Amino acid sequence: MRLLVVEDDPDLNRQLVAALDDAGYAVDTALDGEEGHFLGDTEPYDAVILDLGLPKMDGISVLEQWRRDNHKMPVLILTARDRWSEKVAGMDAGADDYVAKPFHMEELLARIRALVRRAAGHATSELECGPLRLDTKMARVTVEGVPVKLTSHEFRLLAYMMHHQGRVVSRTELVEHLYDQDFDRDSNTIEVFIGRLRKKIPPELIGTVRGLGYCLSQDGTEAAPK
Amino acid sequence: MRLLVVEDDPDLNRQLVAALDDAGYAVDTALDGEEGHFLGDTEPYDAVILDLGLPKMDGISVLEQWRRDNHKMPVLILTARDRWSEKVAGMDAGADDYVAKPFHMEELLARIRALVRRAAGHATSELECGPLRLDTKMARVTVEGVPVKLTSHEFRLLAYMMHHQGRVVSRTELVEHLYDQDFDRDSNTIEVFIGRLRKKIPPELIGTVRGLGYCLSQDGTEAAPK
DNA sequence: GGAAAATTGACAAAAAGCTGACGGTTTTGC
DNA sequence: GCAAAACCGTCAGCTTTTTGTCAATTTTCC
Repeated sequence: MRLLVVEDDPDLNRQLVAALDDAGYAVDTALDGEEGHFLGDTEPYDAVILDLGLPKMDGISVLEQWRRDNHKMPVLILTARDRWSEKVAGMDAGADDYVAKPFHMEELLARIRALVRRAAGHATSELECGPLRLDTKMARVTVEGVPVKLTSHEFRLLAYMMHHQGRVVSRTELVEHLYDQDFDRDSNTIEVFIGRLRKKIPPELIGTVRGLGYCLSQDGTEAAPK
Repeated sequence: MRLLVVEDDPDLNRQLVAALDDAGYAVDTALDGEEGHFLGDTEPYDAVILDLGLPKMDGISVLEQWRRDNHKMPVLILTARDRWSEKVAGMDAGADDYVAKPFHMEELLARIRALVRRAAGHATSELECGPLRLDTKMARVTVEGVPVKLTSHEFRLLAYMMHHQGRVVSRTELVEHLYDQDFDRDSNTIEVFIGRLRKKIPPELIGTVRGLGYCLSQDGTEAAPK
């Protein structure tokens, strides 16, 4: 799970990142509205924690902008306890939940869990592609009914490809979804993992589209025009 | 098994918590409707005991809200003996069972057991997995008919795994279900208990799914490579 | 044929899991 | 009421598995 924290107070920011990190999330962070907006606009997060009072661009605008651009990730806003109207404005702008400052970290974590869980609830848990079946919920993959053993990265990679089967998925896109921000962008890790995957499932399912990326599809049918 | 008790009468609340605790459940508790609703919304409980007359937000509303948010945990409501209509409203709102006050603690415990069992999709109080049998009611475990002595934590851990056999159960999930809210999330207690369990029952029953958790299944068939 | 892109096997570092031991508590037995 | 036994959570060291990098090799496209 990958989260974004947009909070200008350095202390609080650090605290949040530390706590979420401990809780096992991959966390990116921004210190002002512009940067926050940019990240939320470009990176795929599973949830965002957004302070409302921010330099450069206030939280409400950031959120409105995201929603206008059709980003649907769950957003939890942080407001001062006495700013009732802000809270309302935030919810109107498309926030999914709010927490008033100051708050207990425990409560925030619980709400994040709920948010992520609720959002995940929409996704169906079984993906299929030819002889391949993948159950996201049970973390299980079978080929022709026989279970295949994958490591957790392999699993995540395959899950992502199955979510987007039939279209070409770029290496960059994969890196962005599998790792957090600062990951050595030019390494061949993805190639290596694709290779490992092809050893475990029928290799012809994963087509290579030279110069662009990979494409998962039933038959080796290279879906790829260009 | 982790339960939530929402009851505003402090005495009764305490009594309930004590009894359930003795019975081996991990119990969280709330004294009003709002708090109760929040906890039920955010934490994963195996069952909830919900009084209907509550301050801040009445029980029926709490329950309706949960069901609207698609929470499916079994809920047992407590009603006054003479409030027939409340009881009906409660069942309509999505309760799974009810107990009229005043009640015998024994009865409540039995109903909770039934509820938890039913929710897990098992008809009897006996769970089975290969040579393993576990009687939730008698708190007894046997392997090939010979009784095995487990400590209470070991028993609860095994019971949970048996309720969910065949699928991967994460360490987090185990912690959340076996302990109550404030428990050090990153400790290796679960690993230690798994280890202790494996010394008392055939070790191959409990498979490790690296990066994800553990999986209980009949044959060593790792059901699930991730 | 040659350059760029992709694949592969090997390897070392890091992560995840396992285990024995220990101290602090609680429970049990007498 | 006391001593012994059982239990629980933590820790540190160790083992196993996974992951990322690198370099060598193969494929693809002009």
